[in-house]
Amino acid sequence: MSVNLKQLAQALGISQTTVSRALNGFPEVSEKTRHKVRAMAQQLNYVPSQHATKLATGKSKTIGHVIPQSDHLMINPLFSDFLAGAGETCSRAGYDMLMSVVPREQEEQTYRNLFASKRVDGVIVHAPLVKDDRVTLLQQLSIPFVVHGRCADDDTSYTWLDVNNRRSFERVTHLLIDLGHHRIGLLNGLENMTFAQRRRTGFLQALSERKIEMDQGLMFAQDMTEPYGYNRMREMLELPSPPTAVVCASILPAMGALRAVQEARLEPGKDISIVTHDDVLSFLTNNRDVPIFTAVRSSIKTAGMRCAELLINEIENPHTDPVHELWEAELVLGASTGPALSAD
Amino acid sequence: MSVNLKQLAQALGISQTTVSRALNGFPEVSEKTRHKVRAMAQQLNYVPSQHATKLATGKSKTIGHVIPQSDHLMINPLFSDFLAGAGETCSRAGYDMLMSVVPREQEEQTYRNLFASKRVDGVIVHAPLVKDDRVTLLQQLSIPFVVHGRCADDDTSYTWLDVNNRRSFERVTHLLIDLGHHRIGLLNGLENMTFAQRRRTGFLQALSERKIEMDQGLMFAQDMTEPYGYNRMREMLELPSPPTAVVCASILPAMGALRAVQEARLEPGKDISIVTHDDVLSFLTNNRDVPIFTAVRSSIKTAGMRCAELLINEIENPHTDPVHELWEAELVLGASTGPALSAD
DNA sequence: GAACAGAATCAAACCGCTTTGGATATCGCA
DNA sequence: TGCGATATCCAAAGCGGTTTGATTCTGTTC
Repeated sequence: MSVNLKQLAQALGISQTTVSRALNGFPEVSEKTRHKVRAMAQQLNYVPSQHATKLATGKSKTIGHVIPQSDHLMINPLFSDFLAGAGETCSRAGYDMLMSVVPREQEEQTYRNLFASKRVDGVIVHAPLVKDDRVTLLQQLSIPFVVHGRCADDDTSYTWLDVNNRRSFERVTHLLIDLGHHRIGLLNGLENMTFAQRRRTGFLQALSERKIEMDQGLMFAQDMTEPYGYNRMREMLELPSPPTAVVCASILPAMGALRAVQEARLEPGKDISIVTHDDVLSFLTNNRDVPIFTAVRSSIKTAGMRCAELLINEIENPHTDPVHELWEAELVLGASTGPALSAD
Repeated sequence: MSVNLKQLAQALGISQTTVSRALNGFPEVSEKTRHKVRAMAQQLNYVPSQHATKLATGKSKTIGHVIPQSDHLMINPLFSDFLAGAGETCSRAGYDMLMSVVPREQEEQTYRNLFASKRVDGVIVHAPLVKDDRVTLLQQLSIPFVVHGRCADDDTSYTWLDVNNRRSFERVTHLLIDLGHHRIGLLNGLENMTFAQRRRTGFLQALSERKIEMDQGLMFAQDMTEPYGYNRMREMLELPSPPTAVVCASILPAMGALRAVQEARLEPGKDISIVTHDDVLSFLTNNRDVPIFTAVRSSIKTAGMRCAELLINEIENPHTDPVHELWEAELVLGASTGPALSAD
């Protein structure tokens, strides 16, 4: 079906060296032979064996994603969009993507193996924790990696790409306060992840700047699923003094919250306001003429594209300084917000 | 940091051959040496180079997913759960997963390359079309593959795993009819995909069995997103004679439909009934005490696990007959259905 | 103690590519 | 015409494993 380099060289009556160089664009081969070689390669359906190439070059042209096989499946729906983005960039750059789904306790071993066995040239770290062992490990192994998100605020020793979560949540909270809300709920993601922690900080910051007391009873932190949003919202609505607005960490819980609101026969954007972070998930689009939700929006797919780009750059230029990109999300007004009904 | 086979052999003072055999469990090496070898390998942190191994053995212990970089992103949210399942099985079996995200027009080339370059031992085909070139191609290239879904009803020449979509939709439609509904909408997936086509068939079959005339104005086929469900439902509710029930192809449009219903101040399960196919997506769980939706349920993650299993089996036992698994979905009753209001 | 089967080990070839270090051919120009 | 410079091309040595075919060590058996 397909031939190898040796056979191709034989068919052409020239050496493997020349054939290899012709195909890889080396200058020391005449255009005439290069053409002949290309033509014959096409004709005989020559496809170089990746393993041989990789063995010979020591590079694998592959980036890895290690995904913990956990109960916190929250990463999943976001992850698919991120992957789509990263995948596009990769395939354009001639890179493959490898993914390992392993139990949390095998994570470290997996990283070690992946790299020691030369299967990947670098990895993307997802959903970093406030203090994340993976980062330490990868630095110690000196594997190229980029983090989608970041650990500490002032981390400069590695490349990361993050959205300004603190600021985004500060902004939307201010918006709600400006609209007259002062009982505001928070449906956050799991707060051992830094993005969630920072969102919380932004939220609280806005409250305190406007001298509004926070209420622990209105603040939650769980996996960002639809039922989570529904359940918590429903409970909150039954409080003696329910919130007039909520801030959600993702459009999934926001949809859940919306469902609860509608089920209670309340009108979103009037009786109760909802704002959310919007990752621009392809299956939950929030960008009609008037979006369903008022939201801070930042495409996770685009983030995936850029992360892959940064990683590939890091792989191919090993000694460049770490890059840090802090993206500002855009704040779009939708139908889910409105002035607080004066309670007095 | 880590050593290669040669260095390991030198450190032990024995030949590479023996070391290789000791580690790979060949019988012709004494237990004593085997132990020594294992210990030293551990100590020196020996990790075999995948490329070398793969080059030498010709196997790559990797399965591939080729994902079209399309506008029909519908595959995404389902895909992440499927992947999680397949990934688990793979890592347990010592397989890697490779994914290529490529423009539709490069799809064929990608399959050819992936296999010719020996990067993967087999692939999983997603979202098969009624007449799918990929299947033809893969058969012709004689690459091991399994299809999640299937093309024609009677395909027996390759391995597939499918849920009985026709029957599922027939059942839920009958259920609605039994409840007294006779104006029933269908929010289907794109009908060039076989699963959608079969669902349609099941739906129509139930109608015709019960002598109910179908209404093209109530039948839609699009990417299974939330907004799709919302928009179509909203439109249908404005018809002079709106449906009293709808059948959805996925929980995403079902959520959208539900949103439209609630927004119209109608009560789901009373004013209007909704049934859906439920892929048991981890972020949209529908399995509370009383599920939101009455649904036919079949876990896509489990399907992912099983597909990987079937594929690996096919790879390792090349000459076994194709396997066909047709899973029956379970029908669970939720809060979204109820008897039709008598219109007369 | 010689003969020999079986267990344990080894040297070397091989997988298919890249790359080093020449070798040869071609050419410009004194 | 001769000679270095340049353009082409090549043989062979890796890359790091597996596997073949042979060799050395045991331990029996007669």
